[in-house]
Amino acid sequence: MGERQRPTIKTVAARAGVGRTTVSRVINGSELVSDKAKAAVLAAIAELNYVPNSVARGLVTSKTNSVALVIPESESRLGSEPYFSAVIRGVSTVLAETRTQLQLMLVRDQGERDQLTASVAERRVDGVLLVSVHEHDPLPGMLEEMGLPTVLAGRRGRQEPLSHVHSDNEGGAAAAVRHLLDQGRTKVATITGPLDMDVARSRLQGWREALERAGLPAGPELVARGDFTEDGGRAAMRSLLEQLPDLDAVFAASDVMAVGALLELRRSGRRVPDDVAVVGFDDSILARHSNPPLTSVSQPVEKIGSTIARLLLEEIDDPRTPRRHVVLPTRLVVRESSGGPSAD
Amino acid sequence: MGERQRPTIKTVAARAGVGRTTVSRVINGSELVSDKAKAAVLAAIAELNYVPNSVARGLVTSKTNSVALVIPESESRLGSEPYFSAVIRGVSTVLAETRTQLQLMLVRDQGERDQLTASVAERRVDGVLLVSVHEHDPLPGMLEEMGLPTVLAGRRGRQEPLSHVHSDNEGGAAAAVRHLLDQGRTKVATITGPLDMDVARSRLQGWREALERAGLPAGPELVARGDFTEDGGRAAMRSLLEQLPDLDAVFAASDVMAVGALLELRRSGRRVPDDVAVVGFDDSILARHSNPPLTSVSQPVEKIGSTIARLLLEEIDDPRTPRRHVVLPTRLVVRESSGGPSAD
DNA sequence: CCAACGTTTGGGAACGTACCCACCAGACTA
DNA sequence: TAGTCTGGTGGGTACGTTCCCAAACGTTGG
Repeated sequence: MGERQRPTIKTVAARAGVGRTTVSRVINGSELVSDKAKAAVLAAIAELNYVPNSVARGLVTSKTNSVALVIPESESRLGSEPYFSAVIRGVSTVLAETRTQLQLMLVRDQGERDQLTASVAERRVDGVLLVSVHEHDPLPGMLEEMGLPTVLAGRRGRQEPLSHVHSDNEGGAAAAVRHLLDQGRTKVATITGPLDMDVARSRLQGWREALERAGLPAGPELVARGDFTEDGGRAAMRSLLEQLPDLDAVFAASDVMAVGALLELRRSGRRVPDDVAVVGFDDSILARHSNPPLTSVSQPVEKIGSTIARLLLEEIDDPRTPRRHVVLPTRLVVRESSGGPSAD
Repeated sequence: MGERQRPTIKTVAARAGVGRTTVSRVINGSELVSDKAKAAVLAAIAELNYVPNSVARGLVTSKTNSVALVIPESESRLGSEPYFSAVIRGVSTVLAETRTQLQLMLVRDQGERDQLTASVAERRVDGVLLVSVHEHDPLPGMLEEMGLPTVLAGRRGRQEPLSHVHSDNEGGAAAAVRHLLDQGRTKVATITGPLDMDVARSRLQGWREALERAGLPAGPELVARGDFTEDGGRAAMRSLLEQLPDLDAVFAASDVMAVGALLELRRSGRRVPDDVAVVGFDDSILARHSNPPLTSVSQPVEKIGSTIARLLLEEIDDPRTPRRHVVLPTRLVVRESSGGPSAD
């Protein structure tokens, strides 16, 4: 199949009648090349259909022009959670602008985790984006120690030395609860995410604060722990109903858990929002189409993705860039499930 | 920061008191090494915390151990379509087993398309997975010409020379329509995807066949073209209702379009399923939670992902592997929207 | 006309690995 | 005892690029 050998920089140099270095300079846009030589090289490149070998280049420059996006997926949430897709989209948009490759790494078990650290140690990437970190995840610390640029979507805890981006989870949750109180609800329970994640703790904290500020109880009997899955939300709702048959509102820390809660409420014979009002978090596509449509806290997920990517590129570009953290605003989208006037 | 120079194979050789080649042999699992030398090398590797440089290795072997997953995203469907997430998950599972990296490439516009072909030409990947191809997409042909192993999820047309995997779209669609007919419906319209995609054409064909086999009309007035988006589904539904106010069933070629249709039906005052029955395709998380819950054709999306990955790895391993195509079965999941006995 | 200078150029490293091949020691054969 | 294997070993080279440096080339000013 006329599959000739791929041309190298040497072939091009010979064809253009110049040295290797000159070709290299043209490729990399150096100014120190005469117009004549430049033209000759460009012509040769076009004729030979030459494309630089990025692996060879990477060997000498020790840059790979690619970053890793790490998504832990033990709970197989990718798929049900549109969150990850949106983050990917945001990341991808920014990376495309700078011709940076995106390595996607789904980490399910310990084996894949080991592979990941090995891959990172091999310096196959210039930096790492970490999504959905847990409190005691060893990975961020390892990356920090290795001196590899790293940016988190979310954070391990309130003191997060690494650069990170997250939305105003506490404020969003508080707004959700205030909205429920405004509708006249007084027994507002909550379904949390896994409490070893800051997102989950922050949303719980927002719920608590809003209640306390209103002088209402926020005791542990109003809290059920979920795991950001539909089944988890369903189970949490069931346990809440057993403990507090007379609750009149629930704030779920994610839409997926909220729709699980909706199913359980219906099963138990409650009407939403008449008997129990429900608010979720994420404002995903699910919220618009659930029955009833779900009031939810909207967060700019795609923007989180683009922001972490941008921060990472800057740190790769200049490793002395100080670590930063960015908080993005949330917005409450009211629909039928909370009994307020619908936005749709 | 005690950030010493990374150890190379040479450092290890010196430390272990052997030659470079012996170290290389140990790393690559050659048998021709004495136990003593092997032990010494292994010890040195552990002490120095040595990790082979995959870029250097790639330069000499001209293998990158990574494949590209290309997702065209002009319609910004990633995010709303859980389809892509599931494919990613399936692909990732298989790749992890063989320590192959996954490069994710979202292609939105011509610029990104050019970047992609350049990146592929640079041989930064050993093979390419192509998802959601359109009929006249030049990319598959280019890849074929370059001799780069390529596997498609979906196909360009009935004659697809490249290896590909898809679900039984025609059969699934036909089953959906037969189910509607079983419920006593007689005016069954359809909302198609973009007809330059084989998935869309096949599902349309399945709809047509089932109707004709039942001796029912399947004329163009029963067909509205969508684009796999919610808004597209909504618009298509509207135009169908204008043309045929008395239709009593709709088969939409995707769940996302189906929920758009549901919104439009409600807006027009129709009850689902009493006045109009609706069936979707994909059986995504949306289907379970829409109002009413959506009868839908389930396809094994994650399996599509794992299958294309497996086929690709085999072609990379041995390029003389004959091209194959795999068809995976679908299954109808009945819920309320079609008026049949619900499965939930 | 020559020295000094700036511009342009190209050859020789080096990056870290895999593979070819030549070599060595010891065991085994004749 | 000499000759032939055979399992182990390591040095040289190549992969395709970038970068350092020195050389070649005008050009300018004294």
